[in-house]
Amino acid sequence: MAKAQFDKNSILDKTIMLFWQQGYHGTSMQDVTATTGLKPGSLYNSFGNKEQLFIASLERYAQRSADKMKLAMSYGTGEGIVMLLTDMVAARGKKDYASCFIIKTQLELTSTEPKLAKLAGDYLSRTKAQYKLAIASEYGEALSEVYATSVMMAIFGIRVYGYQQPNEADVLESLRLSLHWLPWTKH
Amino acid sequence: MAKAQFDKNSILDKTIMLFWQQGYHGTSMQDVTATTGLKPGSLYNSFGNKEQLFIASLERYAQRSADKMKLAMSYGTGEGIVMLLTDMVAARGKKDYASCFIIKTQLELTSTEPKLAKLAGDYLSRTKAQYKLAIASEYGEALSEVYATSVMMAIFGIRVYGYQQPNEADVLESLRLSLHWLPWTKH
DNA sequence: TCATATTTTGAATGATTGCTCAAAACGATA
DNA sequence: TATCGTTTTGAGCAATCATTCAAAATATGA
Repeated sequence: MAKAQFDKNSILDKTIMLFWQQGYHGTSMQDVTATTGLKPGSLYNSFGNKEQLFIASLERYAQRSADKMKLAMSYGTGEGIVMLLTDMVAARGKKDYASCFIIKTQLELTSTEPKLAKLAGDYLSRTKAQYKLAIASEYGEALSEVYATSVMMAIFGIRVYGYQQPNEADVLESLRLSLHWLPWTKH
Repeated sequence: MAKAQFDKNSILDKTIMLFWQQGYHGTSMQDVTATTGLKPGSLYNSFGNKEQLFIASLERYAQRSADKMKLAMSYGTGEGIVMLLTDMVAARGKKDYASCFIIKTQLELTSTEPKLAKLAGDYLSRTKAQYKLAIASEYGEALSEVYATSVMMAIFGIRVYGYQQPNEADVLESLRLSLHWLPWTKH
């Protein structure tokens, strides 16, 4: 029996970039074959169809995001959140900036592909739940819901506002003001 | 010479809903003919092509948003902003909620239809400039940039977080905390 | 009422979409 | 090396895409 001649994960890394930048409806399967080098038959044999390929891409992206979050939070809740937010502000300046794959998916697909949008929504809910849990243990149960909501809204704000390429210092200063309870470093 | 037998603006109101909910790539011209009742020929005779129809829809939506903002701000800068944000939080709970057409356009089309994404980006820039101007006259020049950035980020946060259907009171409380300098009414 | 310019009609266009499948190539095991 | 299940190939499928256009219908000015 013959083994696959390519690595599924490295293919997924390419489709993540495609779907992330161009969206689900904006990416054709010919875009995928052109970018990955896979012929249609191989692609469908390995991943099923476009929807399943998208799901696999989204899952891999979400896993990476979750890992990044976990790592940051190991430095402490407040410190971790500050690190993550600061990273997002910095990412916003890079070329080919594309917001967050999960957020874009939620926005694009709510009405046309509700199944996929729900997947994205579930990831976001889980992320918020994790923030809330971590915040509760450091800032108290009472404040955790509102603080977690603030963090999530700040993330959405950064990721979407990123397209406007605003001044980095202004964004950071605005975050300091909004999330005054976080352990921002002096500047 | 025969006159058009339909009202362009009422057609645009329908295409706004379509493009807003389903996105540019997620909406086919047959969706448009089905929803508006116009035959392809009439549609193309009146609006040119899909791209131009989308632009006309986006412009009409943006104009309405600008009007709403102007009206709110006539009650005072801080009061107006509070009104607008409160409205956005309330809208988020309605069924068929679809974020903001302009924000969705920016996110969906940056890489596949940069011309259309730039249009959306320009609208957002203009909106921020208006907030900054109004804020400067009431809160001072020095703070206006950071405050305007905060308002824009809060708007993005609300509009995107809306899909998560979070508790309305929590979102409002989070906004009060983040934008503490606004004249929120007691509760 | 007629003439004329405009609008509407809707079948049909070629391009692109997601996807299939029989045949060829392949690699692990015996 | 021969066998056999798996993977790859890539031409080609039906469906859908945005768009066109000649003919019919229509409304206005004369």
